[in-house]
Amino acid sequence: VVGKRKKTITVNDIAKKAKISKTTVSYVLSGKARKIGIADKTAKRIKEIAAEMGYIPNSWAGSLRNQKTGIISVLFDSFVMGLAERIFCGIETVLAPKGYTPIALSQRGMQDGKSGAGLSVSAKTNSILQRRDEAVLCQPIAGAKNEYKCFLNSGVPVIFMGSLLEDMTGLEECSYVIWDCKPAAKVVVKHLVDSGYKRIGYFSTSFGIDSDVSRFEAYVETLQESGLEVFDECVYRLDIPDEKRYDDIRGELVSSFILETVAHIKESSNAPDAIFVLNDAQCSGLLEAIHDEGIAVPEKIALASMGNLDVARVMGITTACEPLNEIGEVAAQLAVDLINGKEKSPVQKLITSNEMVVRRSS
Amino acid sequence: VVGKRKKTITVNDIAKKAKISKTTVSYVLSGKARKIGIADKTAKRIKEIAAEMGYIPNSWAGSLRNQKTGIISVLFDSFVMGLAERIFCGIETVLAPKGYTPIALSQRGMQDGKSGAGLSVSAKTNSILQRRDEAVLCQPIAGAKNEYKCFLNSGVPVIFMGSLLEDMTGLEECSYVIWDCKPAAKVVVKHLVDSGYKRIGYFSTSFGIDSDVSRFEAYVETLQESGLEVFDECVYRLDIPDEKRYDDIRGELVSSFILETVAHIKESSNAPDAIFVLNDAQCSGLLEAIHDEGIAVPEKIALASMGNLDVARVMGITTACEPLNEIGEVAAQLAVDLINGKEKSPVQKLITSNEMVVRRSS
DNA sequence: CTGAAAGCGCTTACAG
DNA sequence: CTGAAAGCGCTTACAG
Repeated sequence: VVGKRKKTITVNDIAKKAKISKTTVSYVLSGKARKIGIADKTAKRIKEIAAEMGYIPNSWAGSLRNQKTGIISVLFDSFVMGLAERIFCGIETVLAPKGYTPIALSQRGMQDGKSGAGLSVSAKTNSILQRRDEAVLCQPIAGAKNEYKCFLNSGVPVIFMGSLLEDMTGLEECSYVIWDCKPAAKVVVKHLVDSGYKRIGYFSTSFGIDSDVSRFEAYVETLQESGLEVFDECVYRLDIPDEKRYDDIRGELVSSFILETVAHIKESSNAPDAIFVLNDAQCSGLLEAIHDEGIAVPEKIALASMGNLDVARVMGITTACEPLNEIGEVAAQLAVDLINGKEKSPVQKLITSNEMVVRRSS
Repeated sequence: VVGKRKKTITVNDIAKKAKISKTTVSYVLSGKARKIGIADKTAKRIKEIAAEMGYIPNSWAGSLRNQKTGIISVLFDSFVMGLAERIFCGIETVLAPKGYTPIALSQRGMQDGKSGAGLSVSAKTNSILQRRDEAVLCQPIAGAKNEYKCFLNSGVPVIFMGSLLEDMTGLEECSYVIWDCKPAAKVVVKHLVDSGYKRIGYFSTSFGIDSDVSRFEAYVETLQESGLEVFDECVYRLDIPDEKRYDDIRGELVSSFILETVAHIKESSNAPDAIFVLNDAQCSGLLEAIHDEGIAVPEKIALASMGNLDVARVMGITTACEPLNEIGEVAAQLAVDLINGKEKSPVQKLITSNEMVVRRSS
């Protein structure tokens, strides 16, 4: 019962109509006519008939026969924040001309134990495995480690994009393409220093992604190099334990941590006059709460962060530009090389980019 | 050359190991053991062997044999703004338990004539067609009409989500699930009226999507019903002609229209004191420019819009909630019904939702 | 230059 | 209850 779907035209149908063998039709249609030595006239005639009959090759049949599907899965944390769009664009740019099809998936609801809406972990993993996708490009989340291992066990190359997990145990075989963000983080913190802020703080909530570590280092080092002090009371760091990383609990924890932080900024006499925030997503949440409290930005408190996602532009946040497009491009190329055996896992690449955009938050 | 991918385990391998026929293995593995009357003991043994050997069914082979793939394409305008995430979540919720796999694609770069990055129009359309996806769920964009027709011609059900094109000529066979947004728009405009604003304006830039029409109507009607005047100079509407709808030109046109509008707000003596904006995306752009000019919101000018996307929350925009999750759910269910022949195209559904969130922009 | 044949991995009507 | 066989649509080594 396939609705009103038209009868499928196959290579065989074309062959019959052209009174010629399937073999020849297949060679022509897959562009190998010249190579095989098929008469141009024949090739032209076959192509015309195929077009006229509305032939659409069946990629399932082709994949089955060729034992390769040309599909590469791309797993994002989620589609929010416009990050996915930009990475995916880079991926498509590279993959399209090489005949690979990237497929985007959101990992929301894919974490262990999360029972929320959406496909379960195993459902998404299985569909990738069963579909015989040739590689997995992935923005890693701490809750899906087992899934990543599952891909590796099946021999599917996994390439992490953007950042790594704090705990990469068991994922040593993963390749990655990440932003070498420490220098950029130093540029941003230095900008706050140069703008004259004296009590510069740090804000992050961490979910087992590694970027917190190097950005905090950059923060500390830059202050020290600038002769400024790191005040403990200006460092707002919340490490969310593994078992509380599911969306709902996490959301609450982050919200209340933001509220605490804003209360401190508003009331404390030793509050910071500027804060370097882990990333744009968190900075936007913080800024939102600061607005709600009517605290003047940047007069009372300046903010700067990392990423340059859409939200940073829209909210006027000073931030360093994460080279998302390039990460996508490099990761896609790496996937192709791993698939073809030109590279051997694990391959690890760093992308450098220190660009910064100054906006009205600082 | 499939890298280090392990040898694939097939039904045949399991059959050999179990010293039993492929048939029986297949029945057991596809959960039909009981129905066929296979001994529980046999079934259990086969399942154990399959698990032990790490069997992963090959969906390409199954699809080829069954003549259905269980894949449903979901085309978004883009992944920005978090709209895709929420629609997709609704889609997954419905599709997953029914054994369908939704695949998300961005149409950026898919418009006619756009030569930018990403896959070309025909590449994306072809991959959907060749993959034999069973339906296309789609947030329509004016530039891809030919692609939609192409799906219809091939007998693939197309379901528009969210809104329609102004010009639906040739797309009469499309089903749709859209937000009946006029009542919600009236609620939002009424909120501005009730808040005491007297010179309420309207802002939109239109790309051939139909939502502008009904929202403008709601605007006009609500003002009239409230005894307020519609001032021509407070209506900022830009209709972007078809040939200028490619991203780059469009971006410039919108930017300069926003700047003009903000200049008018700032300088004119008959500027509006509030503006009802087409949607959150445009409202965020407008608000951003208003901030840049240092104009006080909502004191000098209030804003309200439609959607309740992430950006509205983050920027504090008063807005009506588009029932994205529900649109996704209903559209997905409709796709399944069309595929199974339970429904006949075109089916057209309206989702009602008048919820509004008041934030600091009004 | 062209055709007959095998086979990718699966499911299912059919015969026992 | 179980097995041998056909066939989904494609590609390609092989033989002419």
